[in-house]
Amino acid sequence: MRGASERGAASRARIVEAAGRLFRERGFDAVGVDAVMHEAGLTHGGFYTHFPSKEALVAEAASVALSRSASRWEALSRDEPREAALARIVASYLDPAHVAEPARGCLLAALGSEVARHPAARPGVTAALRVMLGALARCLPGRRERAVAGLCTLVGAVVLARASDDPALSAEILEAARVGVEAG
Amino acid sequence: MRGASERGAASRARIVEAAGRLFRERGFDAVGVDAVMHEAGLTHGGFYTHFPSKEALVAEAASVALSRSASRWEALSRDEPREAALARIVASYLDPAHVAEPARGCLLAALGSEVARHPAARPGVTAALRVMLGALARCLPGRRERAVAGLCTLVGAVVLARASDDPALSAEILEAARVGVEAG
DNA sequence: TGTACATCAGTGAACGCGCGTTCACTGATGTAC
DNA sequence: TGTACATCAGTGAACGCGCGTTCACTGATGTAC
Repeated sequence: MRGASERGAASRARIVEAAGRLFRERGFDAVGVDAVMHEAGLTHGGFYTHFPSKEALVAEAASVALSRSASRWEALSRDEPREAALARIVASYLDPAHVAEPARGCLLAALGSEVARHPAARPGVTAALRVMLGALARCLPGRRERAVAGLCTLVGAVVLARASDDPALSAEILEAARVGVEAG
Repeated sequence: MRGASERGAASRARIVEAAGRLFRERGFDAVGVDAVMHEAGLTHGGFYTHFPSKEALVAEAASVALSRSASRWEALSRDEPREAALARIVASYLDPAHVAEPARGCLLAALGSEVARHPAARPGVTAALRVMLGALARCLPGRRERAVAGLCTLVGAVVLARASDDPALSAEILEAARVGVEAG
């Protein structure tokens, strides 16, 4: 029976990955179970073999997607000198490539305001958020308050840079945020 | 014929107000034309007398809702001494009451990440965003960069405070953001 | 080694429902004479 | 002043569609003997 369950686990992982990408790209509500399953190479009917509801997928996909970012930050904050780690985190977050590609970027920037409206997603997101704050705080020892404000600045900057339809304003926002976080 | 058009204009305004509230509370996609019209005291069929599509309403409601915030900031930045104006703006934005009531609060915090996915809404939101940045910059003369980073911090803080399901973490985020913006 | 059976991920048709949009109609208001 | 007509915001039934979810079934894989 192990063959089947291994295949099942692999499918489940593909569904969660596909959902993470599509949700960040189009929003939780604009992506149907059908689209997620198709992106995962399956048909929609099989969805309920893996999840009790779409809401359960929203919760898991959000948690997994954000944990991915959190792990990256944690690795950086451990493996590199503090200032270099902070600069790397900030530069990659405020990179125009990140702004342009929400599907592969931070879930807080892509779906931050939607998380509050999906109760099932909040515990997992909160847990990953704590890890990200911990990683940032490790780069700014003794200044956790700065780290917390810094994350707010990063998330807000990408949200606003994406909302603006003027590339010059978006660039100004990203640059101001970079200076603000690094000076802090 | 003026009676009819005046009544029409009043209805239209009520529709835009209702949409602004409902969208901020539940998200653009989760609120139907039906719900907006009912909230405005009308039936759904009449919607297309006022707007060519739901997307047009999304654009106008977003623009109007955010302009409301922008005007308030602008008035504060003009009528009060700089430091007091900044403190008032920051305190009201980071107020737990604002976090608890997205329907009456800043659209950037409530729908920031969704605006990027609604092209029609971006010009109006960008225009109001500029006004808000201008008001903040007036409170921080010669430090526009700080003002821009400050708005990022404010928006990010409310987004994260709403996403977190731990009240203590939400409170920490708001406090850190307050110190970060005012120290800046 | 070969055959019969059990398991279970995945299929695809079907369900009820609410969405955005359309449209023939109503009824209150203003205009013409 | 009174009557017939024109205007147009608003009504409510109807449309096609895609959603989340269910379910009888399939078919590949592993187990029992």
